[in-house]
Amino acid sequence: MFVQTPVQTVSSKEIARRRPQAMPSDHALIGPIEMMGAPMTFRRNSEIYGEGEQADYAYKVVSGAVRTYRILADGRRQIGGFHLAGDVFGLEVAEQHAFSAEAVSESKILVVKRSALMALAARDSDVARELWTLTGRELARVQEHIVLLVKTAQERVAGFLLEMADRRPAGDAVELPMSRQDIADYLGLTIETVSRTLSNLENEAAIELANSRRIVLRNRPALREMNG
Amino acid sequence: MFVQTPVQTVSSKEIARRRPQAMPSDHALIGPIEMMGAPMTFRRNSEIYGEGEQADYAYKVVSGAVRTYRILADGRRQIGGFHLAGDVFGLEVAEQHAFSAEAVSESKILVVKRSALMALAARDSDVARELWTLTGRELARVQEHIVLLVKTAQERVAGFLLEMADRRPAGDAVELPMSRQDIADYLGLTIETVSRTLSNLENEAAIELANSRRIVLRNRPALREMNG
DNA sequence: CGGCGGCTTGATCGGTCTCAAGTACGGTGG
DNA sequence: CCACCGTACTTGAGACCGATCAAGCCGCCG
Repeated sequence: MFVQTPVQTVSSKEIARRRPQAMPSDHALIGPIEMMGAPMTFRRNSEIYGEGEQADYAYKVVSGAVRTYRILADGRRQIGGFHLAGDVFGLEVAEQHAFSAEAVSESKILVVKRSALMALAARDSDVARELWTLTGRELARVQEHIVLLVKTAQERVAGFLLEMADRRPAGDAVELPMSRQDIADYLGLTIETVSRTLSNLENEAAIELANSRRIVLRNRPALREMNG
Repeated sequence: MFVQTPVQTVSSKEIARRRPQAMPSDHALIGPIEMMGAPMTFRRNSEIYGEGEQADYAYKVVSGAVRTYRILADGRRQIGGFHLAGDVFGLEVAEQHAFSAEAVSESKILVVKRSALMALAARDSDVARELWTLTGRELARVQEHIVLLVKTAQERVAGFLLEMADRRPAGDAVELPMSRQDIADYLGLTIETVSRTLSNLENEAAIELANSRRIVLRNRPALREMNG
């Protein structure tokens, strides 16, 4: 259950220093984060921000994947969510970040000053509504996560696979950017239970483990059935 | 684990019919919900809205307590949250309610049309920001709930007591409006485990069960320690 | 006083964790 | 190209925590 904190290569305190040049855009219809966001790259397992730090920036994933997590007193790690391309994270109502954030894989992230977003929202009701929508969608996602966490191991894993398949549509296969340990810490299980459950699902012909990070969904109705 | 759905006395479909007269206000500084909200009373265990119904209204608890919940495929009930006096609930970004809502005890609730709130928010950036803040606070609450759900039974119960004590400050005692079954379904435990854990906490002198709904916190540091 | 719902307590069962090997894979250097 | 290594993953055996099944208790209301 104990997980080592990965080596950190980019602290959020450095973001201000690195604030970059404006970013060219090729879209007519783009949100305020794309307009004002500064692209940054985070290496695998590097910290984007830490729990309790000032939430002066919001983030949008361009490519890669991010996990937000909290370390409990006994060293256990709970992952609050995975953020994939297109997702916004770190946008807080409170002054401090409630969770830490790390890149799951090498990730390109747009970084935008919260104060700039807030100022824009105060003048433009469309932006304000967009901020509210983003937070509301995140709320809905976290609520689904709660429902996942009270189920059996098989239900959790099945639900996780369906969620990932839903979020990055790629036919019947899911390419998982995260490790078994990440999945376990997201689902509130151990790495062994996740691994065993995946093996069971393969034996039941619900999935096929092409390789450890690539999973083919062979029988979605069965998975949905398990999902409860 | 199976829980009977309580008798429903007020369906959300009836709210439109019952839309009431304007509500007099005695405050100078009050939010849009207080301004426009229509007071309604819900009997214990009566439904306020159902999962999947159109989310045309938002709600604010004046007195009493509300639970939002979802029934899983096998009949298990997961409570997403308890909403106490002053809390807003049912304010959705999506078109439909993601959870159902019921009164835990007889409750006075302000009901306000979502479209009215949205229209006001579009014109008044303070209102827009208030909506965003409400949703963001709820997000933070749900995230804490996730962290609770991956802990041991004792940690969950201790965390729950501290949360309730925090939300309705009443010295060292907590007056619980909800049943053991509600607590169990909130914490992802069974009623027996909740009851046993409370008894254990009492034996360890961390709490005192004045009666089944009233719990005195005798040793908060110990509870915090357990909370992880 | 009787009955019923909500709560507590006890005994046993089972799913997940823990501890412990063993295996596959990607990268590096020869 | 292969040998080696480290990391990630899988698999197995046994322990343990919370669920389940089953009584019993308490308080409230008729």
